[in-house]
Amino acid sequence: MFDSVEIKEVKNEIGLLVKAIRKQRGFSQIQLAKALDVSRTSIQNLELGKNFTIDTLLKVLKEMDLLDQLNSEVLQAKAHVMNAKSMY
Amino acid sequence: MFDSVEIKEVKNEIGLLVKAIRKQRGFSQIQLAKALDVSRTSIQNLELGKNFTIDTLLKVLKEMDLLDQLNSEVLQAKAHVMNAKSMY
DNA sequence: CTATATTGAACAATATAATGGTCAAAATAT
DNA sequence: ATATTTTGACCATTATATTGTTCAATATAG
Repeated sequence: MFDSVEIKEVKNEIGLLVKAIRKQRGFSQIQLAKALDVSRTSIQNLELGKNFTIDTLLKVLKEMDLLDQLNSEVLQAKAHVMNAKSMY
Repeated sequence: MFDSVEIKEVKNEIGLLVKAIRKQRGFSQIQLAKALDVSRTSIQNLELGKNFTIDTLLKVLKEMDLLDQLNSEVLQAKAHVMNAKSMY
């Protein structure tokens, strides 16, 4: 019923998003990697939808000014859960 | 200017969200771990704000019916980027 | 209350992400 | 057109996430 999308597809989309923002800001993979103090390989793995750690992703999101937004959505989801009556 | 929140704090909040949903659904860490075919240690690391992989997180979000929502927001963010004129 | 289940913590072993490097293809610049 | 930059791919090494386990503390159930 829920979650028809596959994990692999979500990772691909995250990678495409990061790549799109990086391109728009005129950064190369190497420039972004240096700015975040991670390797180019890590950026590449993220952009190509391989597995990666939450630290790598959050460093990228922070650089792209998306970290606050993500945090807000997490807080909102949490509040929503706290509010809802359990259906289980 | 942007992104005043710290990476560590976001990881903590993600962990608290996962824990809140798991509790609400009446799952123990072991039950959730078995359902996702990961170890309880991985669930524990995620809930306690340690580092973890995107695979572990997405497995959890899928189980909690949040994967489609995340995917939609990624797509929306991507569309937003594609649309916007570059400021760089 | 006592018994049971759950959780946080720590550990060694294994699997794998991160790093730093090279190279050819593709994209971009000149 | 050629020169330059960037990227995807691959590789060996290192760092670390994952696994499986035990144990004490805490929470929950009886």
